[in-house]
Amino acid sequence: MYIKLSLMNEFLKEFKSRGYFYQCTDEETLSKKLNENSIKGYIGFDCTAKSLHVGSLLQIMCLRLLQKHGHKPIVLLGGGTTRIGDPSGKDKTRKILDEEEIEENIKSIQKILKIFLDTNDKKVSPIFVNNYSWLKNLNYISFLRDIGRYFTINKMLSFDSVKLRLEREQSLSYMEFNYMILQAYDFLELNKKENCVLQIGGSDQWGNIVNGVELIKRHSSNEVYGLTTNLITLASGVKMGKTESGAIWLDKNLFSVFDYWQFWRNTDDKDVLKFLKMFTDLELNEIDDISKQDINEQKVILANQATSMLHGTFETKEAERIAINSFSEDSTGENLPGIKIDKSNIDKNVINLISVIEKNLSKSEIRRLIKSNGIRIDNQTISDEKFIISKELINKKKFIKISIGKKKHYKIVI
RNA sequence: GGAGGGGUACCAAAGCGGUCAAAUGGGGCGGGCUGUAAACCCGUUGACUUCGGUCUUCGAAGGUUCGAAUCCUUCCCCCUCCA
Repeated sequence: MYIKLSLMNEFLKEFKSRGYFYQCTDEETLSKKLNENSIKGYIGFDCTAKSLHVGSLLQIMCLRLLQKHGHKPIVLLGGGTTRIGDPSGKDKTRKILDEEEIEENIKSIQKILKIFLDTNDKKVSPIFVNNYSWLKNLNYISFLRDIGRYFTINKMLSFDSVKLRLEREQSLSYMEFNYMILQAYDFLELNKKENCVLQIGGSDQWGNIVNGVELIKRHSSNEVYGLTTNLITLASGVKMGKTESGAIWLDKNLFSVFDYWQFWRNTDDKDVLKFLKMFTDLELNEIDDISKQDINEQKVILANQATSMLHGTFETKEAERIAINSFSEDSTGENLPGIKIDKSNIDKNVINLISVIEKNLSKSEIRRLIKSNGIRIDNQTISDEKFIISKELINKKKFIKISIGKKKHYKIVI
């Protein structure tokens, strides 16, 4: 099963040493194949959400890695399968989105992927496909005869995604039950249309991927491969991508560049090296050197690398500058991006002003923050909730800096 | 279809006529320590407030009572066992 490192294909080698690798259907042959030719590999993206979040970043990095090694990525946007819903890892049937919603999701997801992927080099530029284009026209009877015959219920029932639902006596609709067949069919379709021979996915997709590999073998006797990635868990044990305050979106309208930069900057010490390998383009030997530096330097490098990949160097520099500014002691906040507020909020009490700039804080919460010394104005802790933000206070410097906790700072201008 | 158990705040889970805005744990938030880390310690965690209080919450709707998360009725949902 194991092959000598020296013989292993460069793509696979890097895939492993960056910590992506979890399982492969046939490592040895895949390695050979990758050595011989440039191949096409695909990853499917679910379109239930309006954008992608950090949870999908590893998959995106896999596509980039394919490109780096001269292979062509295919991005499958599951316009069709999203209409069904993958039961993997789900307790309940999830809500089914309507058509327009899915179409819009696809558009914005595609936009993000185009940022990450090289679209200029024709040899490796990604192919975007939407499985709705072939799924929508399937004829039920012929589908059952051509494809359905290769699936046994016995086997399908043994898949975790199905088994768990049945064991817990949670209902699994026939519609969802078909998801795995459709995903396998996608692979078959891509194999026929594009000569795609590789599907990559998260480890939870293993079953679905293997189904595709087997279907293709039986249906067209072609040899194709599946490759899965590790599920990333943070040192703290939580699944990557979700935080208390919501998802880390890869879209600056949903999650600001500054917050994105901060997300990486605040990585747990224990995860920094892992993330440098997984989520930056830095070569592994460079990362080795970096790992000898001060841990906080490493975090800044991680934040800069990861952020610029998505938002570009200019905005990243800006985010870094704001960060340096916000976190250096007695910074006046001068260089923060200003938040304009309406004059009507002046000469009123702090609580009012804060509730204007932080809409998700209730006034009671703001009161509590004040009581526990969590609010500062121009670096002065405010202890009186009746404190008035007067015109004079702002006029002195044309702005004031309001800090909420240690990490949120706002420059307020009129 | 039959028998039983249950739905409580962000999550888990106690309460089972008043002292309940609801124990406890997790999570979150704030403070301390530090390095914008982890660990640890402290505080806080429904809304509004003139800080006196006021209003809304324990699956839903009704009812009993001076008073209900707690008792009764109907309905909805979930779980376990048997057929």
